[in-house]
Amino acid sequence: MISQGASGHYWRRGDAVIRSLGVRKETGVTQRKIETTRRPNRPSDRIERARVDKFSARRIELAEAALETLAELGYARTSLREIAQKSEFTHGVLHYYFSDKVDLICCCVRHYKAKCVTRYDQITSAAQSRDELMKGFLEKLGETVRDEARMHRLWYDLRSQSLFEEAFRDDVAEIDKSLEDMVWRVASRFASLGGRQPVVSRGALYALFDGLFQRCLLRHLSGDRKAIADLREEVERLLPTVA
Amino acid sequence: MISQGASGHYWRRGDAVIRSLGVRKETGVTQRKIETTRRPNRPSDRIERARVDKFSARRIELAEAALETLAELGYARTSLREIAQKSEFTHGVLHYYFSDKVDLICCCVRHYKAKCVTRYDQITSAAQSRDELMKGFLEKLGETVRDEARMHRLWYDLRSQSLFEEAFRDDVAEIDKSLEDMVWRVASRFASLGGRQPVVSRGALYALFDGLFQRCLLRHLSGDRKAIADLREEVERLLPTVA
DNA sequence: AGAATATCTTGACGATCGTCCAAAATCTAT
DNA sequence: ATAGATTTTGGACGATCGTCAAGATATTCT
Repeated sequence: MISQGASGHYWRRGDAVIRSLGVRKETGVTQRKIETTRRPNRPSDRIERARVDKFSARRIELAEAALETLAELGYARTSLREIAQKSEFTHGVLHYYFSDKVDLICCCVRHYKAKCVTRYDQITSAAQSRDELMKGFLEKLGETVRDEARMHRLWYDLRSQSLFEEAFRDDVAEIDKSLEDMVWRVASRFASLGGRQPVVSRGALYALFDGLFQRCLLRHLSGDRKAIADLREEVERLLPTVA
Repeated sequence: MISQGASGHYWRRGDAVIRSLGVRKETGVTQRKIETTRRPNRPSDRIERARVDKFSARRIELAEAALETLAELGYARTSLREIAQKSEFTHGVLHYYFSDKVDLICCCVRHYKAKCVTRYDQITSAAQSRDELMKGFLEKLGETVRDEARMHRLWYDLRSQSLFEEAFRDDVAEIDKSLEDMVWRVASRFASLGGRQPVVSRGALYALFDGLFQRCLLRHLSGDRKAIADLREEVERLLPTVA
């Protein structure tokens, strides 16, 4: 058990919390108060787990509200009070579930990942021909820019933040890797449907598509109506030359 | 003449200031007090110009201090007082030369551009063979990541900010265009030295190299010793296939 | 030199930030 | 129902933010 600072309470790390620890040092890891006298052992295990689940479920709920706020305002202008206002709780509760702001945002980043990474997998596996895959990919690409621009600008924002804030780097790198894998799956599938293999590396492939996507996003948010069409055109020309 | 708010003074837009106006609406454009009774005309022109020059020279001086701070802390954590501390002035002077924080940072972004854009031109024009150009390009690329990582992470930070802050978009888009042109010049030169032409569009070429650079930067800042070597290797493999 | 202007310092302002805590409210187990 | 644990509230704290303006200082012009 860990006694924390001025407070005389005892603390424990929940399962979900340990996962959220990441690279951070001794600075406040989210912890929960428990009774100082521990129950012997077994029968409390189930109830114990339920409590942890409930705890991390609320963490995720709050993280979603935070994501909403972050996507709207960007990292630089997002405050804890603003986040709480988007949730159904008050600002104080955030420090009950998160040790500090960095902990919260790390949780956001991690949660965000799950929503992103499998985005194109359905299309990839369903397609039976290069044309079909191309069509589905282009369609989904445009749809993503059109409907989820706010969330994606947040991703680029957070990735940039990781260039300054060490605490974000591991999570960001992991997401980056996942996205790279996703792009690679699409390209590999596209290649194999033509009996080929991609002609560039995973890294280069991801760099290319990520760069194009990022540019399209900026143009789209700036009100450029042709941004999406140009992206589709570019990808349609490019994909067959690399896979 | 424009009378501003509660203050009874009159204001005028200096030359350098008009340039800095950009896209912003009626929100404070940097302006200078002048005597309310205007001098007739000619002989004061030279002195007038000198004053404007001195004014914008100081703006640039302060913008450089701001860039230093931004590169160190990132946009989200950079305050005006911190910027002033990096300069030889106190924080109040910033509102003498800039109408507000956004105005200052826009000025920074614009000033930053000039330092970036011609970076590879010397190498490009000097090289007499593909090998020579490749060698120089790779060398400069690695040198940039190694020596100017802080400034470049700022660029990615500010570009991300422009996804949220409309005021930055025009300047960011302009810089992006300049960088695209720069990459294109390198690739075109490389191609022509082999009697060819680039086989991909400007946009795709920039997306590719920008994506690779960004990734390398993140890895490098995370302490990955192989980041630069991997970038060089990737570029060395890629450039001949696209130009 | 003295007056006028330009530049800079200094301290204050209200707002808002992240954090913390005591108490209220809610839930759980007996 | 009651006690104890958990969860939530809401206000307070010190710090720091961008902005502003009055006055001190430096510069320029006559």
